[in-house]
Amino acid sequence: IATVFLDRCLAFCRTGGTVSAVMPQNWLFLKSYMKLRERLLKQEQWELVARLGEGGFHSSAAAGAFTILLGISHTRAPEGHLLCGLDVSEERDATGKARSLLDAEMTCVEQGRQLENPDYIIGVDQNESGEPLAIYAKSLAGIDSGDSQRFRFKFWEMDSLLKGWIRQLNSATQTMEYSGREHILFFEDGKGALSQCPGASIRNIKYWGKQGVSISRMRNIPASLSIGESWDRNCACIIPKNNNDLYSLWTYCSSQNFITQVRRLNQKLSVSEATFENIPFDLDHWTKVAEEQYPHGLPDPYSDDPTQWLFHGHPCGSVIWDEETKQLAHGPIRTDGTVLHVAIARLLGYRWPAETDSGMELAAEAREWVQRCDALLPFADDDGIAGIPSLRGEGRLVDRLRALLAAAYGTAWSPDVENELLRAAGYTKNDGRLRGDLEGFLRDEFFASHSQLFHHRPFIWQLWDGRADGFSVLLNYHKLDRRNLERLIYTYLGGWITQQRSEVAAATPGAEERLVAALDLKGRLEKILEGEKPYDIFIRWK
DNA sequence: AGTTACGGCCCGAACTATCG
DNA sequence: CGATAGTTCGGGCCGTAACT
Repeated sequence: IATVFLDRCLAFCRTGGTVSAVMPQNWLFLKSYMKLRERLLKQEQWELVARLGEGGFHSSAAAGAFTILLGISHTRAPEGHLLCGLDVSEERDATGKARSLLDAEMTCVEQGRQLENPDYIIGVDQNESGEPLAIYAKSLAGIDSGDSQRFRFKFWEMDSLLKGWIRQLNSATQTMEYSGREHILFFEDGKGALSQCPGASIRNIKYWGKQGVSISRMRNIPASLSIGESWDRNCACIIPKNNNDLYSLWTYCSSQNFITQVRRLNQKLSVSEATFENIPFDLDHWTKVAEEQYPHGLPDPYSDDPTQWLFHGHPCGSVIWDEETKQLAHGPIRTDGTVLHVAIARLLGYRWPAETDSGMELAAEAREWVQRCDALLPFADDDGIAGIPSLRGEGRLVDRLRALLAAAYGTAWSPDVENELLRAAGYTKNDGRLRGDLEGFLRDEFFASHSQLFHHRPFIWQLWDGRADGFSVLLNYHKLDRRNLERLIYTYLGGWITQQRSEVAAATPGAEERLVAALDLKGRLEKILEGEKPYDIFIRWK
C-alpha cells in the first residue's frame, strides 16, 4: 500500500514537484517490485534515498519496521542526473537517526546506472568487482516438510536411523565448516506420507550428493559446507557448476565480505535463495585467498559438538583446525559445558551416529576419537537405568560417572577438573561459586540443562519421587520398553522400598517419609504400566 | 491451461533483557 | 531470582511467476 501511496502522490504533483515520504524499505530490492522500480527510475527524477533502518519511529509499536526516507520529483531525470544516498540505519533510535541525517556522509550515484543493477535493485554503495555468482554456481531451495512436528526429528530422538529416515541439513547458527547437522527427516524415498502431505514441497533432490555451501537465509546468513546431504527450506544450497570451485566458493561464502555483498542487495531479515546468485564473485581473487587459507584443501567433516551427528562421541576428545599447519589436528582435552552431558549419556548406553555408522564421511582425527570411545563402552549401563542413590547393588551414579570420566581423561583427571566441568555446565551461583557437588548436579541440574542442550528434546529422562533424599534415577528413553518399565518399578523402585521398610523398622530418621513418597511413585508408575486413561501416555508414546 | 516451486509474509514459540 | 515484557527467528502458508 505504501508504494501505491507513493505512486498516487507523484501523480498529484505538477511537473517538477517533489514528493518526500517515509515508507517501508522492502520495495527497493524485492523482486516482486522490479517493474515498479524500473518505471520510477525511467520516468521520475530521484533526489534522495536515505536508509533509516530499524527503529525509525519513536513509537515502540513500529520498532520492527525497516524504513526509508525518499525524495522523488515528478519529472524525467536528465542524462547524468545524480541521486543522493544516506545511510543512518546504524543509529539505534529515532533521535540518533534524525541527528545523523544532518551530518552523515552523502553518496551520489548516477540515477541511470541503477538500471544496470540486478533486478533494478536500488543501491548507492560501491559495486564489487566480479561476475555474478550465477555464472559459477546455482543457489537452490530446500525441502519444506509442511509438518515438521510429524516428519522431522532431531537425530538423538532415534537410537539409529530407522527405515525411511534420512539426515537433513538445517540452518546453522554460526559460520563454520561443519554445522547445522541436527535434523532427520521421514522422507521414505520421496514416495511416502511426506510426499502426500499438503503443504510439503520436495525440492531439488536431484542435486543431493553434490558438494556445496549451505547458507542459512536468516539475519547474518551463516554458512556451512555440504557434502551432499539433503537440506531444508531455511537454507539455500549453493552448488558450484565445477566441483573444483568449491573451495574458493567456500572461502567467499564464509567471509564477512559475502555478508556485506548479500546485504547490499537485500536487507530483508530472511533472504531468498535467488539473491545469492546475483552477488558478484571474483573467482581469481577468492581462489588466491583459498590457497592461503586452505593450502591442503578443505578439512574433512569433524565436530566437537554433541548436537551434531558428526560428533565423535568422546566426552573430552577434540578435533580442531590448526591455523599454523592449516590442517586438522587433535585439540586440547575439552572441559566445556557439554562434557558431563556426553559422559552421562554414554553411561546410560547412548552412542552417537558417527560411532555406529561406519560409512559416515569423517576426518581421520575424528575417527580416532570414535575408536577411543570403544574403551568407554564397558562403562555403559546394561538396561539404561541408573540410580542416583545406589540401587540393585550398581553403585551410586556419581561414582560410576567419575569412573567413566577417569577413563576418558586418563592421567589428566582430577577433582579440579571435576569442579571445572561443573562450573562449565553452569552449576554456579551469581557470585560464580559452585551451587553444589557432582551428586547435586545430577539430582537438581542435569535434566534441565540436558533438555536445553538438546533443543528441548531430551533422551535422558529423570524419574524421582520429589524428595531431595528420595528415589531418583536417570534413564535412557531409547531403552525404556515395557520390560524395562517393569524392571524400573519392581526391581529398582521395589528394592528401594524394601530398603526404606527396613530403615523404618530400625527407626532411621526420614525413612518413613521416604517410604511414603516411594509408594506413591510406585502407584503412579503402575497406572502408566496398566495404561488406562489418562495414564496411557506410555502406550501412546511407545 | 495446468502444474510446479519460488519468493515472501507473518504467526507464534523461544529466547533475552529488564524490573521488582 | 522469578516474573514479565520485549525481541528474534523458524517455518507454515499461499500468491504468482515460470515452466511444461
